[in-house]
Amino acid sequence: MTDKKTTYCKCLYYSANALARGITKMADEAFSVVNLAPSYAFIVMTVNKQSGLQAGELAQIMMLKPSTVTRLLEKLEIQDLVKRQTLGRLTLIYSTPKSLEINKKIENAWYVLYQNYVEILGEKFANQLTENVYSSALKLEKV
Amino acid sequence: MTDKKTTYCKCLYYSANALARGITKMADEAFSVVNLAPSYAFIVMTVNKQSGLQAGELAQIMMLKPSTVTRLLEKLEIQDLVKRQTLGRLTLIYSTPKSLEINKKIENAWYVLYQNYVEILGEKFANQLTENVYSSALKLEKV
DNA sequence: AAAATTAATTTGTATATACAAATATTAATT
DNA sequence: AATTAATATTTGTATATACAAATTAATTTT
Repeated sequence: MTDKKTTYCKCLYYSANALARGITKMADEAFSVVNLAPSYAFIVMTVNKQSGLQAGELAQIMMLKPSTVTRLLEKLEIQDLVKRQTLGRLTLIYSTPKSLEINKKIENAWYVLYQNYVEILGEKFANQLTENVYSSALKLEKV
Repeated sequence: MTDKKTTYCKCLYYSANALARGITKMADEAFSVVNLAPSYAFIVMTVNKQSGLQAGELAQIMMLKPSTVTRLLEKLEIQDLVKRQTLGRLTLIYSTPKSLEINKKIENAWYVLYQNYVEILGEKFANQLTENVYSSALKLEKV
């Protein structure tokens, strides 16, 4: 209501961050069954599917900065959920027995997350929203 | 593209966070003219408009946790951009001469931010997106 | 009126992310 | 071949945000 609220909700900075916090909270819960924050779980899943990919590729796929990915990988390696191999100036990331072992659980948690927000937003709306949000993120990234 | 990317972009957690990072970067730049990160600038604007509001109200308006707002206010007070007054168990937030002085600049920066993303996303699409994102954030918050 | 509950805010602590600078490696020019 | 430039990754450092626990104050119940 009131003027202020109108003002806020008309700003994409504000709205996008609010949505990100909300869905992150949901994702945190969904992935808590594997004791991983969502970004970590996503890395594990990706590496399980594409063992041997470059750190930089991972950063690109996830739209994160390389330095951020380094930080995430450090912690995953400590937990034995990825293995890093330095090859010249590249770093290649490999799955591990442990990461493969929990893969099913992660994929399941991911699906649960999807179900959860679909239940709140409606499937059609949620899918459309995700697509629009994604394409916008891509466009902003290219600036 | 490929399988992995498809997978990622179909997840609202991933997309929403990517968008939030992108627009935050843009907002950082827009508000750099007043040397404030966007959230701080928003607080200043809000308090300028509604001097004397409660800390908790601010948290609600901004969809942030009270503890987060406390932290932001601490730093703004150091810069003399808000004044806090403890009244019983409430904390009321007031504008300051300095905050009023830069208000125009902040509002201008905000408008510049809007122009910038509208240029990339298109005005109609941007507005629709913002609205959808906002209403979804509200729905997720209520869970 | 005293005790117990509820409410508002603040601290202590943790974390994901980014930027800028540093490092190391490969490629391109001279 | 030697220097320069470009590329990939990692460190040092900073920050916004949140959670859980602590504090303080107001309300309700006994």
